[in-house]
Amino acid sequence: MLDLKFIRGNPEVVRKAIIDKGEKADLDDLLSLDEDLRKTIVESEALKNERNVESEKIARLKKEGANASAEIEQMREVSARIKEFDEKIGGVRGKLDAILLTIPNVPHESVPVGRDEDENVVVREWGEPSSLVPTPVPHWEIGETLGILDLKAGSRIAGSGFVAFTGAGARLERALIAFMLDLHTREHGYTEVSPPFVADRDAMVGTGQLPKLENDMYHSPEDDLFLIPTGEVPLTNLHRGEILDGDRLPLKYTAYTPCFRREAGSYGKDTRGLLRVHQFDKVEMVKLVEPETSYDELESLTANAEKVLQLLGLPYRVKVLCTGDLSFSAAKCYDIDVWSAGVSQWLELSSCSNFEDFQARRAGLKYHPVGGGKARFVHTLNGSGVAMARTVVAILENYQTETGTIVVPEVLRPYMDGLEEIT
RNA sequence: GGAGAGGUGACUGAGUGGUCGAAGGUGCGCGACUGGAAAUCGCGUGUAGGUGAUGAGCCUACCGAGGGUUCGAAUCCCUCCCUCUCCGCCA
Repeated sequence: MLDLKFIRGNPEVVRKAIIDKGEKADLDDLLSLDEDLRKTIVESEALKNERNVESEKIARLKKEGANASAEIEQMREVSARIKEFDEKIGGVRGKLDAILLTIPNVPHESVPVGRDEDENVVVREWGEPSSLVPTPVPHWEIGETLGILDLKAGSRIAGSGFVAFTGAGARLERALIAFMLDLHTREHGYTEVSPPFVADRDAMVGTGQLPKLENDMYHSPEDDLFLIPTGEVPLTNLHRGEILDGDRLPLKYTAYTPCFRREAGSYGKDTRGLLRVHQFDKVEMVKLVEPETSYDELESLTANAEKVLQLLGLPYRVKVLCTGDLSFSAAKCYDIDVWSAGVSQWLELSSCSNFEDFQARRAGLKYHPVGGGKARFVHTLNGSGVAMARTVVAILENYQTETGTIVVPEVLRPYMDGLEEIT
């Protein structure tokens, strides 16, 4: 959520952001509601002031044993009017807040303006798109052949879009999780967290999934809880509503979580095998930092995610997203695509974003600057470090051998009892 | 799930209808004292909104959240949430 004062002072900046991001938001309604609200507040507060002053007078009169019934009668009326004003204020504020939640974050000045994903800009590439064999088969074929991926069983249990890993496949999944967590905690200075995999409505609003993505999440109506679509939700909400001591910053958290996505409306696109599934594992990284450092922290966050792919020997490219492809809450975002030889595609498997104070304002994340001063909002960042399912795709497709086996990337072997090849 | 206790500012802890945004203490900041420090003393120290010049000042709101009663609520009533203790159930 943006600062209302900022919107009031910079309506054209916000209007441009809404257009550039391809969002819809009633900015003009918001501004007129804001004006209406402030006018009403002034009237209401004047009456409240009167009530407070008179109440003191009544208290004094009563203490002296005098009769105050005339004043009380008068205040009865004032209170009734205050109630009317407050009801109006509540109504206007409700509408205003609803619109405010639909106003997207303003893209950073370094973000290219563009309509959609075709206008994202590749900023660097690493490794050569390659494979051990000339024409590797897609992961769903070799996965089933080797008996490590059971798509049928997954859909038998929970419907299409759910998968089961078996044997060495499950072991590979677990190895990847452990490898990534170890890397981020040992080498990159993150604190490991094992959070809840469900979150409540406030948490979802805090990170910006709500109100926009309600239909994309699994929801338990009895408890009004959502299955998390990303580890970003619990990690960013760890300190919701707190004012942190400045000397604790930057806070860097990493967590393994499954991610649940209904993927409503995305039928038919990249749906085979593991490319788009309703549940996948991910290791997430989240940072809470001082505003001045957040763009440097974005670079190092992205580098932390890239390191995973470098160590796995998977070729990738890093794109800076254009305004039209940038998510609602983000000010700037790098996507990392891995090359997968079997499907001959770049697969998005990490997004590293700086939200500036957009999430922090929603979630009430502040800090006391070291050396005093007013509490300020932190900047929040998050990045996948990285998404498991598509990493598995890339490993199965890029590491195929002539004999139909899969070479296990060296860094994973210690996590798989030294296994060098999946046969 | 049942019974009970409780949720007050960075922390601790008073406060059961009126001058309480909230005593006292701790912590923190500034100053005095000191060669320096400790101790001591003095002053200050929440958040948000409105109004004003993004100043001073003034006003309003906030004592878990939301409603209600009342001229007036941290204080009374209702609903919900959370924490603790005991019982039950269960991985």
